[in-house]
Amino acid sequence: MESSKTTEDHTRSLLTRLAGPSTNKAGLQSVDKEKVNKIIYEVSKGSAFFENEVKRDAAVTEKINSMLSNYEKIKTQDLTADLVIVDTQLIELDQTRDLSQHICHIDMDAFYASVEERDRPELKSKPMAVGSLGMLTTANYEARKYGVRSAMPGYIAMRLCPQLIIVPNDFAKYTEVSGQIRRIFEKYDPDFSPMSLDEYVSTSELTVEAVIEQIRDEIFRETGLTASAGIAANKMLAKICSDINKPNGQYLLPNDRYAIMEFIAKLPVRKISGIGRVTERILEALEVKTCGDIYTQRGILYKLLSPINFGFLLRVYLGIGSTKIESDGARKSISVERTFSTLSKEEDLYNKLKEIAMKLADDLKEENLKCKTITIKLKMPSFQTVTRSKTICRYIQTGHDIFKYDAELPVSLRLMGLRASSFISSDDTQNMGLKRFFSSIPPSEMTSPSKKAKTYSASQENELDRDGVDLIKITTNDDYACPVCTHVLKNIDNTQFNAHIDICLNTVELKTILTTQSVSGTNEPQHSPSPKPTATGSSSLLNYFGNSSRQNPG
DNA sequence: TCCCCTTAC
DNA sequence: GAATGTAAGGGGA
Repeated sequence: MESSKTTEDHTRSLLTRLAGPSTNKAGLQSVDKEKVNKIIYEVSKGSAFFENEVKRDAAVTEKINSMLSNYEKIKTQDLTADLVIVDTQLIELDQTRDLSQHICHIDMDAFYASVEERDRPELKSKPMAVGSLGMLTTANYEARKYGVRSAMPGYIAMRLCPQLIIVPNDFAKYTEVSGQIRRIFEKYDPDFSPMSLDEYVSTSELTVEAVIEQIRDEIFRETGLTASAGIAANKMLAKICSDINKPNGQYLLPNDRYAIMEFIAKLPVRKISGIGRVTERILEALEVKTCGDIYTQRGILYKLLSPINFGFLLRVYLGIGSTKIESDGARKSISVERTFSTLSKEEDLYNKLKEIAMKLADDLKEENLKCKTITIKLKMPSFQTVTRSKTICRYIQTGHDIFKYDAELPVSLRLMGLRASSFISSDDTQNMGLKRFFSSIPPSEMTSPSKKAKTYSASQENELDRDGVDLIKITTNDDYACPVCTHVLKNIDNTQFNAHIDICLNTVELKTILTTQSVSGTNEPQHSPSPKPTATGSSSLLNYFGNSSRQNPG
């Protein structure tokens, strides 16, 4: 009986996982979730994605089980002393409560879908989603009745609702409309903060129900789109409230401690921004379903969770959240990733990676940031994902290195991504061409203090831009790392280095041509300037790949 | 510091 | 007939 119950739980968690992240979104309440989940399951079964999800789900289950075995031990313990600590913490937290202002969260209703409906009114009465057969970004309310939702593959949506109309994404249009809405908001609150294309947070003396009505009305008159709003004492509560009367409605939660506590107590924890599918499962295992349960279970939560997570839950229970309008804190990383139909050829992968690197460089430039750490992310056709990061920013080299052809290690990928992080706070605003971010690293930021970074400067720029590869001078004594072949060239000057780069690049080009013309499976083409491409400092990625390819052939 | 996981949209 | 995204933060070792 015990085991059949766990299998049942297991299946249920998998079904829920497959159903995706947004099953509680507005408009989905009336759906027969069981039936929808079953269809999703049937359609998904056997796919690589599915198998990967099964694994991930099992990992979460294991994590929960180990936590539960701890729970069993603690259950019987006397937690009196712990409760004293927790209750003191609660009192202290409660004193930080700020009820001095109204925060408003405005959220456009089914934003992309509504824009499309506005432009093609005949779609309004029909189930419609925005996206592609591969992936939907959102669905109108008519489609949601069938269980169609955002982040669902379109072909699965078609099974749930065969008459579904799928309209392609038009991000340029959505961005434009978003701009319109932001301008309206600015009139009411110059300090408002856009959370995304369709969410905005604001505060002001004027932020009372009537003003919010007025803003929503103005948005509607100007764009033909409806918005929903939540008004409460902090961002966390306001966000929850904006969902209550969606679509085209608003909800005000009074700035009153008792009202807030009562409101939050009966709220399922999953409604809290930051608590997702996994945390929901963990909490459920610990007998916490509503925010009120956090209090009941505070003793064991205190024992079982990290102080940070526990503190977060206490704040949730008290209904305390951030009241700052400006986005909290500076950005910590920027990344670009792309999914594509599976690529295996080194050249293809290399080119793709280069594209991604260029995009990332542009984004960094736009934000005037320099980074110290580069993380590469790779997703196999099996959906198994790995990341590797390096703190000396030589990703072009490692990136290229990874994909050196090795007959023994064919590699196929469905996604590659690059992330920049560990930003250097700097007032150096010149030479921020952040393809150039490597060369902008101040000496103090180099991993080895003895090495000093110097920049190849303007004179090379055009030539370098040609290939989007920057040059890094990594030592003081005229040693250069070639970004193409990764070889460190000792004691050469700029001219020699450039000559080397040219040869290298030509070789790569030649190699590309040769490879495309020849049958695959040939050995690595000669790459004369690079005597031993695998013998570089970046071989950890290579090593990884060696291992993982063997583990996951095909 | 690095790798993975989780989350929101 | 196949087809499941992108960006960011943070925890734990």
